Amino acid sequence: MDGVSDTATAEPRLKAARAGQERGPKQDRSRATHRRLLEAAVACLAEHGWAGSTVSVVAERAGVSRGAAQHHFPTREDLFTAAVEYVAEERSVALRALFPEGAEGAGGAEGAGGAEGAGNGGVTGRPAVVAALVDLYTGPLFRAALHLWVAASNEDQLRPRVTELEARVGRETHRIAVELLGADESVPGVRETVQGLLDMARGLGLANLLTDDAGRRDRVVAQWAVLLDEALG
Amino acid sequence: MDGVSDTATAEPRLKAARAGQERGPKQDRSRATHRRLLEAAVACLAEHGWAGSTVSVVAERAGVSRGAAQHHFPTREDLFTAAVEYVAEERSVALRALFPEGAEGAGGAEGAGGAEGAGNGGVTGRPAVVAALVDLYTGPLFRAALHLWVAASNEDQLRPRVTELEARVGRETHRIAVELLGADESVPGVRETVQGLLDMARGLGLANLLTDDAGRRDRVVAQWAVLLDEALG
DNA sequence: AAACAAGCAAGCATGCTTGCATGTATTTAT
DNA sequence: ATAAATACATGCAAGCATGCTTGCTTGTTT
Repeated sequence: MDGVSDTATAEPRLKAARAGQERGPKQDRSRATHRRLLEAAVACLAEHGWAGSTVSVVAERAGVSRGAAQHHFPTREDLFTAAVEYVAEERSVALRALFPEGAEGAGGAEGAGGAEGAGNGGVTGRPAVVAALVDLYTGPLFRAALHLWVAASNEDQLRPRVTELEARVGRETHRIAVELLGADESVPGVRETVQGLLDMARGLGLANLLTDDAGRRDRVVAQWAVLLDEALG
Repeated sequence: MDGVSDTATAEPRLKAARAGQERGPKQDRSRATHRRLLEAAVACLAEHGWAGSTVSVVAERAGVSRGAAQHHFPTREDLFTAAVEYVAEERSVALRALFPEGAEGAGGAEGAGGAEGAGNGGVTGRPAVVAALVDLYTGPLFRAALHLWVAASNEDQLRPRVTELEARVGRETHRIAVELLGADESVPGVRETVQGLLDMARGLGLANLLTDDAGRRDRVVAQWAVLLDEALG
């Protein structure tokens, strides 16, 4: 199937054998199935919503049997809490993809400098940055996350995890947005301005859930890019 | 065991009395049950989400039996599509409650029982208007609407109705927002500015779903009220 | 006052989802 | 190569939600 793409530190619950077996599935097929189940879970979440994403549906989409899914994730909660982490990781990847170069590196990049590093290769100019940020909230990943949020708001098992996810990804998004926009957060109001922009992006993504009015979205984005330009100087 | 049920009159009588306390034992009882089911449906939607809002739960909350619910709404779809209309009506009422009763606009419609409005008869000043608009997206009504949207995005039966609802309420919200803000839509960009503001409000309401960070919300609202003031002149 | 219709409550049948148990195949270790 | 363990597939029972049918209470009509 796919190559060895060791991204997730798998935590399958298998007990160490007596003869010094290292933890983790040694078989590539297992990892592939694991990953495929996660991807299928996210895709189903975006397409069929929470209630419609039964383990049977997810397993079928993943191309495996329901028993296989159960083998990897004993309960439904386990499957989707794992999917939560997967979504967070994917969104972070998509986020960092906005960086053509510059400060990157997995996990690190805590540079809170602020007013430097605006002009980059891929995304240049405030309007383009705003458009790129909004685009983050129009794809299937945000769709899945949205379904996850709504479901988590009423599922006690999911809520803490999804809340933590949202906080983490939200912080990262804000940080990257500040950098890309070249905003100086030491100036009063700038932080709230960027936050409001991201909230608007969220709102646009929410509106996009039912009717994909790209025209309206583009106009709003263009106008707010102007307002942002004036606000940030 | 008990063969024929000859002494099963006490319990129904009690329930009937409770139902009768609403209004006079007339044909109005049917309407009362009808309305109570709708309110219960909306409340359950906000509290338990779509999947958690079974007809049993809704009926129990409404204080009627599941059979009664079925009598009024033969199918679950009927119940919640009716709830859709109810939500739209309630949101419109909450919207019109923002009018200080002096501005133009079609229809007076004084509040016949203010829902969860901000409780200010007259909203004066741009910051107050923005805050009032955002407050529209933090209450249980928006919560119910949000669950409805997400559910409708994957339910073929609901989607057209909820889409129509959103369009209608969205237009009304926009119109009222323009009036309250004293914005001149003939000026290019003003329309998109207001739309972006409402999208931001939606985004804030969405974020409010998981974590009710009123402080952050207030700060964002305050900042963007300033920006809006500058943009609208 | 009696008959009729409507609102309402309870029971039953069906379909679906979850979780567990059993069986089979592929892989790893001795 | 044999044996053990893991990965996977299939079958089964329990729980729940929906929809339908039946029976009882309440209100209207003649």
